[in-house]
Amino acid sequence: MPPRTRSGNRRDETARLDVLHAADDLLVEHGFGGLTVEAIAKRAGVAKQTIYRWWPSKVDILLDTLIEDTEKRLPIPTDPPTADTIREYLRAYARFVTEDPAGKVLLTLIAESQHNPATAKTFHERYLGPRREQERAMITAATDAGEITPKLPPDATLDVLLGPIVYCALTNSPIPRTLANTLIGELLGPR
Amino acid sequence: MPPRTRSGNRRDETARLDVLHAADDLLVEHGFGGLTVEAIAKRAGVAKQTIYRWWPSKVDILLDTLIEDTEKRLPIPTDPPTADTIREYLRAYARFVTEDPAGKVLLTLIAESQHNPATAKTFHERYLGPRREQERAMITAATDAGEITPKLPPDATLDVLLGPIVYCALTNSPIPRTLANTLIGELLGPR
Amino acid sequence: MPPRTRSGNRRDETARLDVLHAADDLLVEHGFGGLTVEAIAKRAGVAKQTIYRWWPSKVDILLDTLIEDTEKRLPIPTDPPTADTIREYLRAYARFVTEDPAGKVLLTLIAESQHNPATAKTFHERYLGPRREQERAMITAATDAGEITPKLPPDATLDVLLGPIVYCALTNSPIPRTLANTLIGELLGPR
Amino acid sequence: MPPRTRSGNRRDETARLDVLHAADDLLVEHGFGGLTVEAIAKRAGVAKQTIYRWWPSKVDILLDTLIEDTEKRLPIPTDPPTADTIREYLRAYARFVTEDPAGKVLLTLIAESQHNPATAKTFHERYLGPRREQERAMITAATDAGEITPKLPPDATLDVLLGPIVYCALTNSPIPRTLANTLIGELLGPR
DNA sequence: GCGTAAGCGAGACGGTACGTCTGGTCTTCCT
DNA sequence: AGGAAGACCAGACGTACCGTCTCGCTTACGC
Repeated sequence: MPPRTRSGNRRDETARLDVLHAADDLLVEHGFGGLTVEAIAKRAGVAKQTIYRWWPSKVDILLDTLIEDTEKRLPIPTDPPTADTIREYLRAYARFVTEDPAGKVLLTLIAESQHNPATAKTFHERYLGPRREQERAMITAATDAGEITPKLPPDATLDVLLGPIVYCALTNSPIPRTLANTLIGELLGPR
Repeated sequence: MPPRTRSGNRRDETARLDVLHAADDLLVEHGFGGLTVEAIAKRAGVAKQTIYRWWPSKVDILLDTLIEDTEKRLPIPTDPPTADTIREYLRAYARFVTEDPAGKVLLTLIAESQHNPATAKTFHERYLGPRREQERAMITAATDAGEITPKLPPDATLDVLLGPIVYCALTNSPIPRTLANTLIGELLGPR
Repeated sequence: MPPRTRSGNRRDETARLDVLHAADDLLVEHGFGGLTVEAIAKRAGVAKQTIYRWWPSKVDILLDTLIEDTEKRLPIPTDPPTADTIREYLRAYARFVTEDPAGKVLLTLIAESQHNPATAKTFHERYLGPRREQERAMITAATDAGEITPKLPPDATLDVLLGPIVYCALTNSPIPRTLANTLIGELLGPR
Repeated sequence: MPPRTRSGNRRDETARLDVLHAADDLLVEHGFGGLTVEAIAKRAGVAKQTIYRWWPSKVDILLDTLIEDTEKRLPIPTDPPTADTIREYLRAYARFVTEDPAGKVLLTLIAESQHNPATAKTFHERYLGPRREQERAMITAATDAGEITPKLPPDATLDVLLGPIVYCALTNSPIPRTLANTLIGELLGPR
């Protein structure tokens, strides 16, 4: 790797990206156990101090990558929402969580939140909360437009739609193929 | 604590229980971060070697406590299963996972499974698998008896019923009160 | 290096010696700058924690080696002291300080004492003080026996005899060959 | 401190002096450990970069102050040298080394020379060497004038006269009051 | 009834990673 | 040129646990 150009007294964007990518790569390649600050620093070609200067802990690094990657690879549909766009979102969600490296980051952060209340808090504030807000908007918009008639309030609806997907991903079981269809049919259905 | 009576060349059951309880207590009091073998040994008044002699790692300790506690506090209903017994099971499951210390152990092991494939494997083989078997039996028995007519195959049904509960517990959100009722009504319902 | 035999729950004498020798070697080979706890640990094949368990700091390691090595390689003469035995001691002192690795340790500790009052204190209490006591005994014994008639009180005599040797060693100048003879002749002389 | 007048594109003499004094003060107040380039810069009201621009390292700063201060406060006697002027020089030397802040700098540089060969080299070339030259001239002039008849060659004489003083200062022992007199009497004496 | 075998508390050991700190270099901006 | 500020790499610091090992003891079993 060529020595990166020094940025003087401004934050070095290259270093920031190198760290995010190194964290991502290490997580995928060596699991959370291999994700040490020491290893990230070495892989990114960065001093440990540079990491600690900008991130309180390694989960904050993961959070940053997750936020950026989710926006890119699992966008909330922008079309006027219908049962169909929601179905498509669920399918994308399932793919994200099982196949995308960023999905692995999501599962890791859910996991780490169980071990560490501070992680749980930040994870909520910076990821789960904002994300849920957008998803809720999607549900209520579809409801208001008469596209769907959910059997449960919006948040409960989302828990029921996403919960099984996440649960399957966490327990490493395949996500049943008919799951999205059935849930949408029975829980958002006309009657 | 009085020095426990030495058991000679037989495994010391008291030591075993002390370790399990120490692990449980430490998890509740100081979280997974405070759950170190060193701390368990000190709290249980046991040598580290005694722990390593009987458990490959600290998650195996948790697994042992979880198995014993789940059998005691979240038994599979033995009555001939109906929509009602299943509903009651879901409610008990929700309470277990949000209020019982053993529920915290369950969430912790789900979490740790994300970080460690070996943990994931053992967790499946010794807990999730056997448990799922019994739950599946419950579902198929109810189906065969004509008590319920699930919209999905048995495993998918269980994922849909339990997934949202676990997901809410993991993300620390309240479990919607109408959730069990609605899911049972719409997904196991007569039509 | 073959793995050293573990000593169980007793302090491992081999490890202790390995640390002392590693420190000595590193000082000679790479100077005080290369003498880090990290390097000592690596060279001795010992964990850092083992070093911190037994020595408050790296200068205490040096102090231990110095004490043991001085006793071995620069013993206080045991014969009834005369002008001749004192002369021989001075010569041995000069060799020790210029040629022996342990002499380098001595110079290093004198140096480090300038930088660090705590070092100065320990160095005095554990090395300079006891050593001076024995040397003073040597001088007074010789005086009492009528073998020498010093022009100065015992401690001043020792400062005058040893000071130039140490000073030359510190400033890296050769120790004048006639120095010991002349000093003994003029300052301990008969008249 | 009033902002110093900027000197444009010439080296700022005020800044230079501020650095020297700051280094001196810090050494006396906080010891060598507290003498960091960072601290010097802050105390002198100077940018770190300015220091690194002009001095390779902090010992070079000390060397500069030592040279200037020694010339001022421990001048080589200019009168035709006699036993008396030499005695007076020794007394001044003893005071310098035990009481003068610059004496502390001298001891510090002797110490640092043990840790760092590069320091030792510069220290010799810029301080010890030139100084010794002048002192040697003093001795030989006195000898040639018949004022003294040293028992040892000039350099050895100086080692014997100054060595004990430096040694006492380094080991923090009092310098015996009769030392200078006795040494001069016995070693530079008429017989 | 005594030797053997195993379990036990204790704690030292070689390691890994932690999060903190300092040192010296570099860059930008302003005076 | 020089001040101020601060990011950066490098790597040592002392700490916490890891999992392994040996010690010295105690008990239970079987010859």
